[in-house]
Amino acid sequence: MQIKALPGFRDFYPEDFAYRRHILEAWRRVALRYGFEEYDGPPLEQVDLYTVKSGEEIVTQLYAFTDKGGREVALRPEMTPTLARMVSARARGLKKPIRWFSMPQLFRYERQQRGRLREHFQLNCDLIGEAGPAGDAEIIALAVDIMRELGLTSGDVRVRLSDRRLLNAVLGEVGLPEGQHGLAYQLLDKLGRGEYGKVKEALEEGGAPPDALARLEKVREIRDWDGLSDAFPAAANAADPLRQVVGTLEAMGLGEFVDLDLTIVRGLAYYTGVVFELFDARGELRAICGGGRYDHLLEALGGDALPALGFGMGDVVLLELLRERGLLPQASPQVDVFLAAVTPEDLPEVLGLAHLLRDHGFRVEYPLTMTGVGKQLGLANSRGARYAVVLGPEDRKRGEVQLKDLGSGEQRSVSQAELPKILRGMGLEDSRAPSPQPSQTSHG
RNA sequence: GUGGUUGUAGCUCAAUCGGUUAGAGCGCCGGAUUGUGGUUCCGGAGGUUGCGGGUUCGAUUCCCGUCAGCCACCCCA
Repeated sequence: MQIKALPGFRDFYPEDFAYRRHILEAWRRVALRYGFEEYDGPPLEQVDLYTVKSGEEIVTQLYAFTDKGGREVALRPEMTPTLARMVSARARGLKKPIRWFSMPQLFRYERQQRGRLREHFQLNCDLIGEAGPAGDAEIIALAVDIMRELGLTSGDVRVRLSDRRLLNAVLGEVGLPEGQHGLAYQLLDKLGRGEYGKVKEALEEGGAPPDALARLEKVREIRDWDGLSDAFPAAANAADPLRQVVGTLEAMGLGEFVDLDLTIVRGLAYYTGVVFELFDARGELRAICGGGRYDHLLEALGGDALPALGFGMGDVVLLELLRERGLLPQASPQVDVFLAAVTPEDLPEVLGLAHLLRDHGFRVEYPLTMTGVGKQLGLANSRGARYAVVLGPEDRKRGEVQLKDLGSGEQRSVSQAELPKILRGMGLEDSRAPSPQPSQTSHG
């Protein structure tokens, strides 16, 4: 019986890893572009970190166990508690607003489905210490720009935007007491779905006015500010922050991505303001990204009271969407130059030349076992090499090599000494790390 | 955790009503080709039909269990 990867866990074969890297590098590029700094924490934490505030539900889906020291521990299911702890520990000393991002691998023990595994990579971007709507717009713009970075347009991806403050005003306007807001959120989330009836019954049994629920259903049809004012004239006043967020996004030129959608609830209980999700425009896949404002969470976790907001974006659904839209990168050549030896006597020189080229930062391969030149060129071809260098007795006599462009088939004889310079001139990149720069101390 | 559905080669699929040695394409390996790759041609390897049990003279096919994938719940990183 062959042992396979655990259910919900992925093997990343080279082609899969290339896709993963494509996504994670796009995440990092855009986050850095927004001035965010990267951080990380431990993948294993005390269970208490998650049981205190993250809601009871998450605890039932933890990868948790007792370690050899008798500690109750869990693989991290989300990053926010770790972030809150790290920020709290240094909150007084950090310049606000704090812009931090992380790309942790997260774990949840639940039955897997398409787009939902037991492990995934998730970009977390958080903006801490900024209470105004400009911060909300900044964080949403970051999420949208990642979509654009990956080649997705407003025809592929939509932002659905809502605001807890506005929703609370709506619930108040229709006459639902605060004690029933939790169920009402569930109702909104289920609008138009099969389980709607169950939640509705629960609300009615709790004494919710039937006409209030009927009125609440209109939330589903609201798509713009006029629609909001018509349906809920009193609550519309609470829409100011959200209007400012949308206005800011429009000023950035990202307005075409954004839809007002008050049925966006988000499961996490700690959201206090703007909440949003990113979906594929056809609505076939699960949410790509979800986030919002959580102004009281840091204080609730025992830290300073700091306004905060952020989002999480997983790699799994994003990968599916990119695959469907044909936006995944073609496998790029893995080597620049493949060296071929004509006879075994040429091998020492091939090895020396290979090493020289590698020292220059070229990606170089040569055959590990001696075969015919045809076979070696076949290998060069299958390795995606751009150039082949053929070295035989005749070439050695003249101190030259045959340089062959494997794309065009053109071949010429060039001197060994000038090979690095010639290759550089043909546009091959230097894979070496840039030479060290004096460290910048601009923060001081 | 609950319910439904599907499992045949690395991948995509075929195999008549339950009937001989489970096939094809792609991919992989070798050869045609001992100083020149891709294309082409020839050949080869690769299967306990997910696994276990049952019915039957005989099971890829029918039944049960189990594991895994998918879908819907639950819930939503």
